[in-house]
Amino acid sequence: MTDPINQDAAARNAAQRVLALTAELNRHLHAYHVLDNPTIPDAEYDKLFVELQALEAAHPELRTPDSPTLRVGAAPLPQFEQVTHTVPMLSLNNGFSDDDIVHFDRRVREGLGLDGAEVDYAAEVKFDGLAINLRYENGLFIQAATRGDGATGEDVTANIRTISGIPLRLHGDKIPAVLDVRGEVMMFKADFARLNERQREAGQKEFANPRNAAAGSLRQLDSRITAQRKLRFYAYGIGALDGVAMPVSHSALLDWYETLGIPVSKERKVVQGAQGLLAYYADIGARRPVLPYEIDGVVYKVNATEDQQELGFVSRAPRFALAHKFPAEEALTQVLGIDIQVGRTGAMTPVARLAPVSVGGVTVTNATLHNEDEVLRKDVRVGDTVIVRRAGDVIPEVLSVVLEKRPEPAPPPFKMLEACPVCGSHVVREEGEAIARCSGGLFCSAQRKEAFRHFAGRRMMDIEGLGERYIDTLVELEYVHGLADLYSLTLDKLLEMKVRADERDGSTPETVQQGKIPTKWAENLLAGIEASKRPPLERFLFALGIRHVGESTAKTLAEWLGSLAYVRQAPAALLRVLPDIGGTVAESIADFFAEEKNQQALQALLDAGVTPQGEHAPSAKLRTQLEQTTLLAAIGIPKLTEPRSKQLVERGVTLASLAAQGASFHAGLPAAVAEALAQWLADEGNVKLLAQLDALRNELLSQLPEMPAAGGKLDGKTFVLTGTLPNMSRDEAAELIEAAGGKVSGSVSKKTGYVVAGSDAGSKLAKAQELGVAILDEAGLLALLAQD
DNA sequence: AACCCTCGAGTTCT
DNA sequence: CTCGAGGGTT
Repeated sequence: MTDPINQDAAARNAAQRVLALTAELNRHLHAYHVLDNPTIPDAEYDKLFVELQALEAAHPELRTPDSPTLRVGAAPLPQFEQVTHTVPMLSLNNGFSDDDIVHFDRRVREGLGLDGAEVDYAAEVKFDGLAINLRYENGLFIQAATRGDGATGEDVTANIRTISGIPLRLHGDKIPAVLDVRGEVMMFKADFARLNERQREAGQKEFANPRNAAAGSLRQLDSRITAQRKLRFYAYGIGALDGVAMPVSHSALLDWYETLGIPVSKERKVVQGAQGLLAYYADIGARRPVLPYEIDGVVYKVNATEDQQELGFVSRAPRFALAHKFPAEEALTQVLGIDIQVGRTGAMTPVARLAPVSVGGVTVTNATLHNEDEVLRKDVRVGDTVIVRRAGDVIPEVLSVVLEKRPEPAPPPFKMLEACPVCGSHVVREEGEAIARCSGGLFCSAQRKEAFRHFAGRRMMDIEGLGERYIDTLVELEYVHGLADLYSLTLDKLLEMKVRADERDGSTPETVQQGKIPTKWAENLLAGIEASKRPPLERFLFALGIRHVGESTAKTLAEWLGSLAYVRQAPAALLRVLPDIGGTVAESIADFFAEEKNQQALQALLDAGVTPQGEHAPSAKLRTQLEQTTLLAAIGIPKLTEPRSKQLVERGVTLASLAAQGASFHAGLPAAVAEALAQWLADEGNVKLLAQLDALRNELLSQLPEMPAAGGKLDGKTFVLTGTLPNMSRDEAAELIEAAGGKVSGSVSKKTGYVVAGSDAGSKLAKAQELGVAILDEAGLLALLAQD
């Protein structure tokens, strides 16, 4: 029996030793990786490390969350979890020329209302790596996430923990409750070369460039592999911050990071004005080859935090920052041919087939030529030598033809095909459009394939297991015709298809090869199809592949109309009153549903068990849009503009009365207008449309939830929005106002209660001042909304 | 009518 | 990422 008192003492000693070792090892790591100033020999470090590992193995409860032993990697994850960023990770606007920089500087000075004075900019290098968010809570590293689409990324905590330069516990005493550190993960050029050497020796695939190597390492589900790759991290920005005041400038932020032990690039500088920016660019450009990491440009940010806030954002990019990119690497190669690809909408896109050439570390063999006009403008011909680059360092692009190298005799100029290369249908190019299209519709197997691919896509029905190859086979061997056929596939049919596909391709059927039928993939696919039966309404609408209906328009339809039943029967005029839906888009949607075949295909999907989720009553916001005047004007009757439709309505004309009694109300309208109206009404179809619209309007109105009546602080007040607000879009501001019972209108009059003016406000602001209407800025509006 | 911005559609390679 | 087109503003 051991003595309990001695046992206690031993445990206390172990606890102290673990703490001491953790602190010391972390100090050495920081000195080595961040300060570039090693404090002990590697062998000594390893000895301490092994001692800590042993202690932790004996007393697992003593392991602290910042223990360096956590950095060796953990067992593989099944997958990466999604992480929603507290503050979105935005992108930057790009500049390429001196002019772009001067323009940027001017916009900044205008935005800040500075005339003569030079602006202070924080300038830094733009690493060619991957943007990452590190979350620290009370000083401890909690989570790391990739940028993803900016709103949500993937949880790569286990992988990031293996990067030795990243502190698992922040240093110093100014520790925030919450801190999101934004920065770049990358691989140094030398480490990349060593890694590729190892890969080569091991007979493994080499990486094309340091960026891909870093990305590949970060995407490892097994963080023990990541731990063997030498990744680096440098911070350059901030997301959420809680518990400590925001530093007053970007340079102060980075200084603070240094005191916290977070690695920050040494290549940073505060410069003045456009001249300062250009000088920094030239300096870094000259030293680019000797920097240990790859960069694709430099970044400028207005230094003062306060000024940054004043400048605000345009859509997804801040107005206070600019990425000044180096010119993309270019290469010469030959055009072997120009093929035509047929897209989902029938768009016929010429694609240049190129002799393989390495551009920026990636071998390029194809490059889009966009459309007929583009090919002719650049005059690209088969056999030509062309200059290729990767636009934004990603997508290959033919810059121009080297005419001197054109073969003799000159090849003929490019000519768009007159028949679809896939289905033989004739090709049409609409007046005023740049794109030629195959007229075959779903008869064309290329378009059918694309329709399935779109339908199954991640942002649509998200059918797992249904990739390009299976779609092609399903369509080619005619196992599916319409979208709904997916839902009647069975294991037997899929396996039969596989056998036939193998036979057709001349490969030995796996059935023969292995003596039994492998069914895993087919089971997975069927499970994926089954799992897709309950899509959110907006994704289902998007998946249908209606022209001009993308993610955002589908969302508008779902939000405003609430259910598929209304969307599928809405005439164009009704769709036209929804935000961001104009004539073209409204017609496109109405035409889609007017097509009997489409309605049947839709019904077949519903009958197959596809049930859109999240259907609800139409939005209360629809009420104002359903006013007689608005709807009447939206129909698009010739010459019947909004003010005239208003006149008519004031005289008691309604959709119903027009439909019932024809053109007997238009006394007092200008003759030409009355004439056009009478003519329009003479068409029986139009009268029917009116009646249908009226009926649908009444039904929608009866379904609308009551307007949030009580608590309407802004009841009866009319607002006009103008200019750009710093932190919200006009639409968002309008939503806030309407939610509080206020009304938003387009033009300033005596009846206007308030004008909310942002920057670059124009004539509306002037008119408000003239009429003595109260003027608010964004803060003023928020204050008004906040008071009781 | 001339703009600015956003959205949709097409595309490359790993 | 890029282009073109659509929608909205000035």
